[in-house]
Amino acid sequence: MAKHRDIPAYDAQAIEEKWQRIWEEQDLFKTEEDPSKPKRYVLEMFPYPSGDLHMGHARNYAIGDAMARQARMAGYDVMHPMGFDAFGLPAENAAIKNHTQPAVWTYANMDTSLATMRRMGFSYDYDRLVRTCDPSYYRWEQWLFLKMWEKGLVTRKTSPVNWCPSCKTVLANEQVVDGRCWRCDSVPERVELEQWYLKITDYAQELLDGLDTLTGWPERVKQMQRNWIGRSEGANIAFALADDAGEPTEETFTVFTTRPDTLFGATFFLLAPEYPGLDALVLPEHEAEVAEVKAIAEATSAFDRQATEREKHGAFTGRYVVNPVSGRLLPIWVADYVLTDYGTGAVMGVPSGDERDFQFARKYGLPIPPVVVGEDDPLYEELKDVTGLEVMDVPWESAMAAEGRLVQSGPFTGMKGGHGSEAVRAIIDWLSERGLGEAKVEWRLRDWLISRQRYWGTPIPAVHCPKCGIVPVPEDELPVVLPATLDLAAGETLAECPEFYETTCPVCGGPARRETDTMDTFCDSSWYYLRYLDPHDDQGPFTRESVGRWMPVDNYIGGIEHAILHLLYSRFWTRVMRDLGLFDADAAEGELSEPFTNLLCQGMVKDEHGDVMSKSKGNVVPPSSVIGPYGADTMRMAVLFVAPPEKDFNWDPNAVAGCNRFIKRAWRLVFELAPEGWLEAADEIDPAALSGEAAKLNRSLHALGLRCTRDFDRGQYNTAISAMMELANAAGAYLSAVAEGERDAALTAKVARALVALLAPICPFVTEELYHEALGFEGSVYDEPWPAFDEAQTVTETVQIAVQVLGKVRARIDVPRDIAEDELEARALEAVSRQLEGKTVRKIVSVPGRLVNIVAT
RNA sequence: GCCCGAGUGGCGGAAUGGCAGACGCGGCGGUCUCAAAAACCGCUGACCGCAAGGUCGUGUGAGUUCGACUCUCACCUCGGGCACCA
Repeated sequence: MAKHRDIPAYDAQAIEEKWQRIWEEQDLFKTEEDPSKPKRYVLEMFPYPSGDLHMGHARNYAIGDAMARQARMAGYDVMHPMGFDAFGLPAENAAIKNHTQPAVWTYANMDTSLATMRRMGFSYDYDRLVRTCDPSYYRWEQWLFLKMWEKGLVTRKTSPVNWCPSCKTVLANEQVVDGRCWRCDSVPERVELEQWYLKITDYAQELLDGLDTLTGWPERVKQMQRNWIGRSEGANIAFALADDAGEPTEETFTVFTTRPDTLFGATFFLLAPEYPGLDALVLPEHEAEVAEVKAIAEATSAFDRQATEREKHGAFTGRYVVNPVSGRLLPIWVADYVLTDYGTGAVMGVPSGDERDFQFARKYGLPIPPVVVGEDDPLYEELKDVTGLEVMDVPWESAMAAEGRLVQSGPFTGMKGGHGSEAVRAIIDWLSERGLGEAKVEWRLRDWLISRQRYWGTPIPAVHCPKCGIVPVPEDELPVVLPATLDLAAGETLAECPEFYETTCPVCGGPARRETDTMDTFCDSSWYYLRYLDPHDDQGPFTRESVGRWMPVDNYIGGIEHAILHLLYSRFWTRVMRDLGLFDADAAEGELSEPFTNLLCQGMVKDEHGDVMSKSKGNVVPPSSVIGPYGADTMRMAVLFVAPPEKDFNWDPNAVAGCNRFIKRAWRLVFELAPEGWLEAADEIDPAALSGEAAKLNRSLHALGLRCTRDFDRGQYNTAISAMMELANAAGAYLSAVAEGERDAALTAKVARALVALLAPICPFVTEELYHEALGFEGSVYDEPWPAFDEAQTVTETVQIAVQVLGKVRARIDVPRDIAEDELEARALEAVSRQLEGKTVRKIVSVPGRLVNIVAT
């Protein structure tokens, strides 16, 4: 018989401190490694340790932890590790400011962050903690670098690079955002330097194609990557330089174009100001003008390249090329809108087909013959049978948009033009047969510049030998360890540290200089998810067995700001490691190419007014401000409940208080629902024997339990929590409707147990306490199996049916669940008889258990 | 300019093509209290009506359908990505 019990006060601080301690003592979050269970790898993007964790981290990790905990309860063998992306510039800046070493600052911050993670109750396998600044980690990164080098994927190139004067290092293309340094907002300078590159362009096509297989990724992230990779299909076409008589010479210039169909419309020819050999080409009388354009180009490239409507500048060189299809002589101009590092640095000018060429032609008075004209354009009738170039100007305000038919285009006149059109194919074929051109694909993606002139990073394992050139550090000499004695505050760099750079050549044994550049920190984060699998292995970066068991990551959770950089680089490294033969080719699963199966980009946490939280604005709400007064459970629930995971939300202190209210309510409810000694009383429930309020509660239990489980499965934690709230409401309604002595103890206890289990992934502390103190169990709620719910027990004897007339609800009727259709229709007609007066029923649509729609006019 | 995503009460947000607004916040009213807090209960899209009830309502306009927040097309607004990439 149920006995009234005293309900202890909910003391979040005491409960959370207690269980944090016990979990640590029991090593509760250690990976099980039970091959009999299906695996699940849940991963959150590891933080850069810039201080303590902020609200964005709290949200990110609350999502991942709810996922990992629920998966474990649902019977999965769960991998859920954490680490730190510990190299990077802020540590150096802090070290300079505080006259200390970057390592000191970094390790202190990691300790602070770790304490907060434990305080938040995140179920990480802390034995697998990875810090990228530990030599035991970057040793294997150096090893991977050497393997890539062997494979020919590492190159050194001299080319114009972005040098950030404030960070005093070069940047990758990806790290120049809106023309500015991604980290400090300075405008980078373009300088010519020899640097280290990874040949990510070798994988451009594969990285693009792979996106189509990623059905578990948000569309916008895939789209961003597609844009970034930037594949363009077109042709390379050779234009021969004309001699003084206007006859083609042996010397040719190649252009890339995506619109070979407009070739007849090319009336001039453009070279980039930096085009190699340009100066030798220019006739003396044009040298001054050309020099002027070159000067303008040089000046603009240093400016913010943002400006949309940039004035175009050009100068005639005095020379001509021959249009390969029309034979027309095209003047060669130098123009500052032609890019050196895309295509060939030379472009054919088709003013009727390209907006930039159009503007250029108008500015300098060059002819604009129409060659692709829309069929609804008045010009089309006039020109549709014209094959030669007769009309040399257009009445248009801008270049013709893509679609249309070819005119004034010799044998191709009349064909459909546009991107990938029949005219494109026909002209490429024509050129190929004559050796004048070929189909070509261009990419926006550039090779990845990975060397940084900074101290706090993974040293590039190379040696510069005056005799042997640049040689790799032998594997058995790894790791190349960073010296700990640099005085950064005094401006010392690795390049000025003889004890680091003085070495001997591994090939000839003579004196040599060690490479003093370090690797981009994005290299560190490109493979850390693999190191978690074997973090203590000193024989290799990871083992094949672990990769076979755990990869790919099933759920990857992090911010949208990594949509291009980190996620593209990781996809690249995974493919490289695959091609290095570091993974087993599994016949069943296929070779590992994509590291992350499902990606969730969580939204930002903004302040109450919708502004981004930042130290400079002074509007940061630290997690401690919630944990202090309310506890970690409330903090976790608040970030999960207030919005769907992928949406931004504005911080709302009232919503946080509301979550705390629910936890307290659930606390009292579970004590009330589970009478003392309930375990003995917990018989199997016979649903058929339940009636009235008990039957109602039982139905709610199963219906809401199913909904909650489904929402966990699809990662909708906000609605999963709503379902728990509804279950609590249903339980509360039962308690107030049924007197204490008359309650069905087996049922209420079952509800209590379900509520505790459902809430456990979100609020681990309070549920653990309830599991022991209210329900009287011994083990951990984390080991409680996820409760099973039964669809059959959600059905009711009678159902409410909406009766619609012409799609508008006019009445609601209660009918037996298994009512015959004709009787249902009869009752529906009766219920809306008033609305049907004077009308004729044309049709009745019945949806069993839901509604009846009467079509009457 | 090209591409992607999103528009639902006072707010955050729910809704396999089938009763729009679940759940929560805020607000209003009540119970308890000397009082307040806490807690609990009720009401809360707009408009008309004493009421019964009715009309309107998911950015705008069309369409498909017995029925559209949901599907299709066009447009508007906001957010994001790429952008002198030929």
